[in-house]
Amino acid sequence: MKQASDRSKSQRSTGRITLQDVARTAGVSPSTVSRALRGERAVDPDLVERVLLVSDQLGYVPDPAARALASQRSDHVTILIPLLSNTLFVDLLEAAQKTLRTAGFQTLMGVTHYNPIEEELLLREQLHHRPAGLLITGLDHSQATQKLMERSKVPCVHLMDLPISDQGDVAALNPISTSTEAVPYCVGFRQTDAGEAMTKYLLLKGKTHIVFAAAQLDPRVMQRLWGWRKALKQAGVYNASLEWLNPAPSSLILGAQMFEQIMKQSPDVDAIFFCNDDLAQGALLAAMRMGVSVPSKVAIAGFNDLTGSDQMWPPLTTVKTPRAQVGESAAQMLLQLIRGETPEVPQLDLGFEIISRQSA
Amino acid sequence: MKQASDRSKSQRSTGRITLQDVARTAGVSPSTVSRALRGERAVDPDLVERVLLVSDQLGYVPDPAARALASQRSDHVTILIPLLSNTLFVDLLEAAQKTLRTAGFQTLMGVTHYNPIEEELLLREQLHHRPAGLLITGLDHSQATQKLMERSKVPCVHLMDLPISDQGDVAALNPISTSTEAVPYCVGFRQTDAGEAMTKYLLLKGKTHIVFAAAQLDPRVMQRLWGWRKALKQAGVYNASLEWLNPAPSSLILGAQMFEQIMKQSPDVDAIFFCNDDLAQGALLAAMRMGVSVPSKVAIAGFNDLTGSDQMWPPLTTVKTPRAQVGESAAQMLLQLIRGETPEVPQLDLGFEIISRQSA
DNA sequence: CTGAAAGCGCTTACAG
DNA sequence: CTGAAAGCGCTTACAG
Repeated sequence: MKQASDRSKSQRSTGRITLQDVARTAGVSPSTVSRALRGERAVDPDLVERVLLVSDQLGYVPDPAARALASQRSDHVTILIPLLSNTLFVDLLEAAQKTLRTAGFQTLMGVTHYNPIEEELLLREQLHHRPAGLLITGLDHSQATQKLMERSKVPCVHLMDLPISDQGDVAALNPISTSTEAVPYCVGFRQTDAGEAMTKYLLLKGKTHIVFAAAQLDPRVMQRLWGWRKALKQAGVYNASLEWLNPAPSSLILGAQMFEQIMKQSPDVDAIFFCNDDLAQGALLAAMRMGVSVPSKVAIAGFNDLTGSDQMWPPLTTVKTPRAQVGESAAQMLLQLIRGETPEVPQLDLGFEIISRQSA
Repeated sequence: MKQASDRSKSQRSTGRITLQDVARTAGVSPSTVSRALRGERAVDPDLVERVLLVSDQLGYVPDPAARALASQRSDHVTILIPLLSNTLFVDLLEAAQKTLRTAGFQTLMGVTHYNPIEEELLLREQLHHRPAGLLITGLDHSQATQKLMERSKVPCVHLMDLPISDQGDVAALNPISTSTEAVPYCVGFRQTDAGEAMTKYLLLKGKTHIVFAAAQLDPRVMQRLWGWRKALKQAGVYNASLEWLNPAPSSLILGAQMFEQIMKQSPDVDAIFFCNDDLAQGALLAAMRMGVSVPSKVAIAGFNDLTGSDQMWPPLTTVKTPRAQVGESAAQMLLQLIRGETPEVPQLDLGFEIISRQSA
């Protein structure tokens, strides 16, 4: 069915204003409109202006699907995180999404639940959508996942972790297979150093029986554990019975339970370093219920400086981690990679900070 | 440049396995493959089987962009929520996303920050991507936003709220413009009733000076306020000075601050009903620091039953809201709408529950 | 610097 | 029930 298309603004069956329409009313070819709109050089400035004006007047909006089909790449970025129940990752997600959106990209989120199989499945799914880029938590991935990433050629930045620097002992302790990628772009901080720093802080406070209490036991938690071990061994106060490792997900309740158990079984413990603030908060609350005074009887320290840690009683001593900045910087780095640029610092260390409050 | 395409498996320049490839090796037309794959009726069962087998062997995956372009609708659903810093919405998001993903849809999230302008902007952006459906928080939207939704014809389900039932006084109090949509599909619960129920609970406990302390002041918070007013007026103990309304975002710290102020300025208050658990948790923590005993000196109640409320000391009495179920049910309802079905219950009330713990 | 033409990989009336 | 053909709305070599 032909339509009389000699009107200046011919209508498609979909009623959508297309690049064709813009070209027609601007009096140039579709190719030129396409180039002008995307700010490609090699277009006459006057034409660019005209095209921009017309497309504005017409209220033209490029069709993402058509663009993706023609160019073979979409305008969305996939971000894979372990959980949404840990504020840490929500902060990461929010920051990354904000940065990406500003640059014109859509963020697609996948939740892996710390499960390599789920991670692989999600990645496979997402890859079918030809994401422009990939943000993925951690440096530890299954062989299959790594293969998928490499073969897809999709630019990728890893979050919250950095490759182990070759520091003898620590590197030796690290059971994680090193990524086979040529250049693993990543932004995070040294988890091991952070674990070590907090432990040294406790040591300086005169603590000698320092428990490391952890949940989830994901690779980053394990790195904190190594840092703790290193510091204790160096101080000559390491003891395997000081390790309380629970693979269950981290939560306030679990922290409370672990605290009760530790207090019951190891009355001489004088400090507990929890691998995450929710555990530590739960412990603080449990201490209150049990009438255990913190920090005089036992000091309590956490990790991440999550919401509420400063409001606890006593306020929680913890390690502040730059998660929002990680999200933003990683997004920015990814944007560079998408543009074909090479980041000056492929492994960005954003550091951490010991926040000394009253609980330790 | 022509390629010798007489090989059984001709290659595209992109190297991707296409529907064409499946058609060729299955010995049927592309149209048939398309129909068979999407489970359209009117295809010979034998052919369907063959097509499925071949596409499996070849590892064929439909191209979402091509599909979206040809069919004029994508496989993603947009969800608009106010904030990510309130666990409530994270729970909502996670549940909805999970349900949607199972049905083969991608979830695109937008954060409005309770800002009508941002909401409109996000919606406009998302609409360009031709979402298959829309999940949006609340029933309150700007005129422009409502127009956008209507004109787009995109199926939409509203979250966490229900239209005011015509109950005289309450309806009269409601300043929110009723949606002009023909059938506003929504799943939530009666915020007003929940506010009223908790207030009555406190009244039954013998409290007579019950403060309503609220932050953010979004429409749902205001509905809880009306419920509180209604109960107090009915009991003859309403007093405008009992309303503590702060437009700042809800947080633990704000709760602590509000608690201090209330205690200072109104020493005869015997109960405080906070509009959200984070405020109440902050108040509980402040009470502890200040040495104010809860609930004997003052009772404290919250709303939503967020993480940690059961771990507080004393444990927080609150209203448990079905946010995960809201996310799931709303997604399910949206899926029906996308399929062109009509939900039996267009306005789904999932209720709420008073959780009586020690704080009130 | 600009344009005509082909092509991205599907879906969908329209015939048969 | 099946297929040939047109079309979705862009981008991108290829010429000029």
